[in-house]
Amino acid sequence: MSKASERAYAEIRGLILSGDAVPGAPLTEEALADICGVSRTPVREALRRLESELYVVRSDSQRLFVADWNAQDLAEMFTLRAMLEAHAASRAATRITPQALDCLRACNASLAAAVAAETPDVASFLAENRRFHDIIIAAAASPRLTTMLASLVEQPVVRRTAARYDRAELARSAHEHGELIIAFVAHDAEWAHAVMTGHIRRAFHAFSAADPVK
Amino acid sequence: MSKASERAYAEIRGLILSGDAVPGAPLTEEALADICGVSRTPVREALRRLESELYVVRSDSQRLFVADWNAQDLAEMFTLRAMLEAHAASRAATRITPQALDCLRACNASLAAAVAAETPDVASFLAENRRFHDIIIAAAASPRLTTMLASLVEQPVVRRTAARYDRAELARSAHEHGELIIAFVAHDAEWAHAVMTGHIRRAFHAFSAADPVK
DNA sequence: AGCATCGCTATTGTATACAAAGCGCAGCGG
DNA sequence: CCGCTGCGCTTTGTATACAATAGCGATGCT
Repeated sequence: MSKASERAYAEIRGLILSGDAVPGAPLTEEALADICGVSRTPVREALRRLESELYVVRSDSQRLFVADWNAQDLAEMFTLRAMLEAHAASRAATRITPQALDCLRACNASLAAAVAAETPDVASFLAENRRFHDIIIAAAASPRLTTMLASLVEQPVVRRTAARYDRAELARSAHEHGELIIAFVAHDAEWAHAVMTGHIRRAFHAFSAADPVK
Repeated sequence: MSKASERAYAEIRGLILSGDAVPGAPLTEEALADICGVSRTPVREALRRLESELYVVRSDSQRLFVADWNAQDLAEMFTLRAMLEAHAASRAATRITPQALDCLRACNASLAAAVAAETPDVASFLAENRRFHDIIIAAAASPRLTTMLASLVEQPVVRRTAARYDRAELARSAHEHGELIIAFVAHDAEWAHAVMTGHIRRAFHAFSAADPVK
């Protein structure tokens, strides 16, 4: 995507994810154009994309609003993510290169280090976690899967999840990553699938427990 | 969507589906604007949508081409579609309303009639088949799933598949739909899941057998 | 006072003009 | 003859102006 469109997309997405744009609030193209410092044209493109990713919803007559995710929406997102990411792990198991495996190991070592610190470094944990999962998705070598997962892995959700993890739970994430790596080394697609499913679903329940109302 | 955009979308999609625009052929916004009788702006919106639905692909630098899928792409599409649509069937099994069930029955009756004709009416088969699957997806009540499946159910593929079905295979489709309906009546999510998986995967293999090279 | 209707305004949709970026061809040099 | 470079033309990206439409409020009628 081009510069202005991309910028508008990132900016608006940021507004929504940060909570600056509250769920249900109306969005007007012109106001967003001002905020992003571009014209309405790229804003419109960004909004179409955000609409297709369900960050914003279109009302009866074309007016846009910030989407409002309820508990069911989140549950469905986690379910779909578990399904698709497990499939990705399964494909990755038989396709991953030694180089990518090394990356995974390095990545998880950093992650483990972030967890092991006296006060766990949640920011690093998140960054390495994201990287770890991205490597697997890339190794799955399925562009469609990549696209779909991109709209399911919401960092704010992940962050809210991780923020409520205690050290033991963070450590368990690192351990599960380690098990995934072993499954990859063994090229065992089913094992990788199972571990990934468990990994995501545990995150889901940690999230639900932390955020019982929403 | 608004009038001109919608028109451009339908027109371009038609060009691709009819085969007038051959796979791999370049598409320029201006030429399409001329064809559709609108300006480039709505054409661009239509193209974005077609791109997200994978009817067209964007090259290294933003040039658009009619999509051309290879065997791997198709295999992955069918696999993802089987996964997601089986999930949809599973959800639908416990959520579907009696009204929707009636729709399914009516729909499948029409489909069976189209198959039973002396020379099977493939166009009607396709229309009813699409409607049948759409009802199930709607009953699954998961907006994200709906969005994702929209970009996986490619009519050109479905059509090429159905075109190579003989009458027995078309009839088997109708039969499988019937079994799905029974699973829905029983509210048996696992059964619905299994039947749908088989239904899609059979279509995949029928397609592969019919189109061994691509 | 309540409701309906009219008109203004806010917002989205479309067209067009202009800017930027790539691709290809031509001309030049090795 | 091949390849490289630079220029022009095609194509896409962005901004802006204008058109259409929906929402909202005010005003007047009952």
